[in-house]
Amino acid sequence: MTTPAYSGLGPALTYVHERPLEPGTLVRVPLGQREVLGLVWEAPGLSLEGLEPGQARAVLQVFDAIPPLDAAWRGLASFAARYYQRSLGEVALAALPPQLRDLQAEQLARKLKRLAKAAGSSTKGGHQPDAANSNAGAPAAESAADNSAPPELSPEQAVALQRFQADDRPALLFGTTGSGKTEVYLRAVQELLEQDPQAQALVMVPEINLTPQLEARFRERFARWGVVALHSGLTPAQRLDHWLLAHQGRARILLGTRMAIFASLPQLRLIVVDEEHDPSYKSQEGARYSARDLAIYRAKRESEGRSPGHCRVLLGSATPSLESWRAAEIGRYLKLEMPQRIGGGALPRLRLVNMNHQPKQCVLAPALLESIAERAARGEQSMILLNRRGYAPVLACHACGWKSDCPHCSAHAVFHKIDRTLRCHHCGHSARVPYACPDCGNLDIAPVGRGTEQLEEQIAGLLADARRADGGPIRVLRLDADSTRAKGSLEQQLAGMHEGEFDVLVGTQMIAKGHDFRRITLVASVNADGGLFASDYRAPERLFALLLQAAGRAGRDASFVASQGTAVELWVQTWYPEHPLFAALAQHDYPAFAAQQLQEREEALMPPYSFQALVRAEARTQEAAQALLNLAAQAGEALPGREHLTLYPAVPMAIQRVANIERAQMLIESDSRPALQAFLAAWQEQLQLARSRPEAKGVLRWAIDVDPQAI
DNA sequence: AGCACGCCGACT
DNA sequence: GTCGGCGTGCTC
Repeated sequence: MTTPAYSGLGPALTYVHERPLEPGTLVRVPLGQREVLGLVWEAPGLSLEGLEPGQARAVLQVFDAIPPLDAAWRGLASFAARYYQRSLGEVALAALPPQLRDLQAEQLARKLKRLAKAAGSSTKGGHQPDAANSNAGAPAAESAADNSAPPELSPEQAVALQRFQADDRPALLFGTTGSGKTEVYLRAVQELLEQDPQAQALVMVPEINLTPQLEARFRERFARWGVVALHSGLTPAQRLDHWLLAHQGRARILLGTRMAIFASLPQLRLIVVDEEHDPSYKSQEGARYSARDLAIYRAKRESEGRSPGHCRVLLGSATPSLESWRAAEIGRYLKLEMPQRIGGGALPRLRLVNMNHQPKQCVLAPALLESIAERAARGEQSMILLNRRGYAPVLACHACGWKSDCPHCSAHAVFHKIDRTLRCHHCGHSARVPYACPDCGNLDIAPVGRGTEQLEEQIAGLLADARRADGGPIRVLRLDADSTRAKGSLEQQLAGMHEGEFDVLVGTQMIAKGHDFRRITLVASVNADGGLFASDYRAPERLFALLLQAAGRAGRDASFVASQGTAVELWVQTWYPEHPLFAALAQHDYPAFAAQQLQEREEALMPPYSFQALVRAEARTQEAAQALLNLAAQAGEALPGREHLTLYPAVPMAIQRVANIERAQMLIESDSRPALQAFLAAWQEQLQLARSRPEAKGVLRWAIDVDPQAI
């Protein structure tokens, strides 16, 4: 009656126990030589058929100090397993906090007692479960402190909230950057929790970096309701505590990243997905689930057998995914619009820099550089986006054509000047920069292309004579995965930026999201052209979102902008200024961009007008990886749903070899989701069988990615 | 996933 | 002669 804590094995295993156990109960069971965590799945008293008498082993421990996982949660896990083609055991047990796996029943009981005591010892009447925080070493602000009065809603916000509450469909809140989407989330949560004293709300953000500020904002207003976070940055003990508080219904607000979609929330009535278009909601390993799509499913499932809008979903974005946008256009979702910025701030004006007309080899156009310097002189800040870490993406020898390739991957090793290393961003391999070309001995090996390190250095050089408002030299801050490796250093550097210590911020994607810098009046993107012509058909969509999101960092404080009398601007350097994407961007016209993209997708029968799955194989040789996929495809000719599918031939992945493993992929397309699902479910066996064919010798693993977000 | 069983190369 | 490589297969 139990599915144990492990993947690979599809159906549940059968164990015996002296009394019936409710489905959803956590147990410890023997498996082979080990003891593992299991979850009671089926109603007791079922199938011992097919098993020799005495073959079923006994349940060792029952975790009866906590309630069983409810039917809606189990429904979510089993749907996710089916839809994303993974075993139930893997999905269900990966969704539980890892520490639960190596806990004895009585250790858990002790932990629960401690949590209960921590809650009881805070303010009277407080179901304030902040034991979680004392755990992290930073005791929470006393729970009495729900004082700050919420700001008055703008008319747009009020209408959006009211329409949301009057409907029962999933809602897409299409709100410009700075239009105050977060305040709508806060108010939706507040009114729900006030009206239903049991209700719980789940609020998801795409990145872990964004949780601290969100948490601060919710805790400031709603500490009394128990606010906890769930993401991979927590210690195992914190993760378990927070999970338990949510599972017991004592934390009524759960904030988190995509993994939070699997949290146990017995009274869940609202799921907010902020920046719903963000690719981070799609998991890239294990079960490749989309937390946004599961949010839609979960809300529907939680509402079943209750009122239709019992559990609601609120998706928010300034640049929705085309999937969600279309759903809203055809009325499957409720579309809520907030086109105005709070405080009446203007959206940045687009300044396209035609690189064909700039001096040769120039990093930043002279006009852009000048604008940055002028702003610094007035005490304003600028932000420059370059999506490449390191000093230069590759080193090259001009005499013989040698390039700094990674020895283990089919990719260049990136030059990091700071520690004079060549580092592969795919496998982590790192080597010292050679003095001379390893092939021909030429001493003149030079960096090709630019990364954030070099941009930081060059800007400092180019602005050496410029002065900031206080007369001192211009200060440049670089933020990327390298400069923020140390824990807490991101927060610290962001604080410096907020306080105006720096004039120019240079960084990768990570600076484009979320942060509210009130003095930034200029945002520039230096190397965006990749997104215009990439082979991945979603690249323009991602580029548009990135540029608009980055633009949204500028001019957030309308009164600051007004007092400065500045033009808030988004500068984009491009070799293709006539590209239609920029016309829509200049107007901040997402609907026009989306309409154009959707039309292209419809004509080419691409998602959301068709459904895709991608099968990836890894092997010692490229031939074996492709053979596995192609052989399995041949073997799948007669499977159910096949007639509705197109299976493309296996091809090497864009980066064919990583850490000496060859990778190939096969795209499967269909106009019918059920047909695709039925085929994939049946096809798994063919893949398994193909593995033992001699042509597929050396295959290491394969994985199915349903609804891939990049191909 | 673990963890066993099982069959081929370099060490005490 | 044994230790140990990872290929294959099973777990109620």
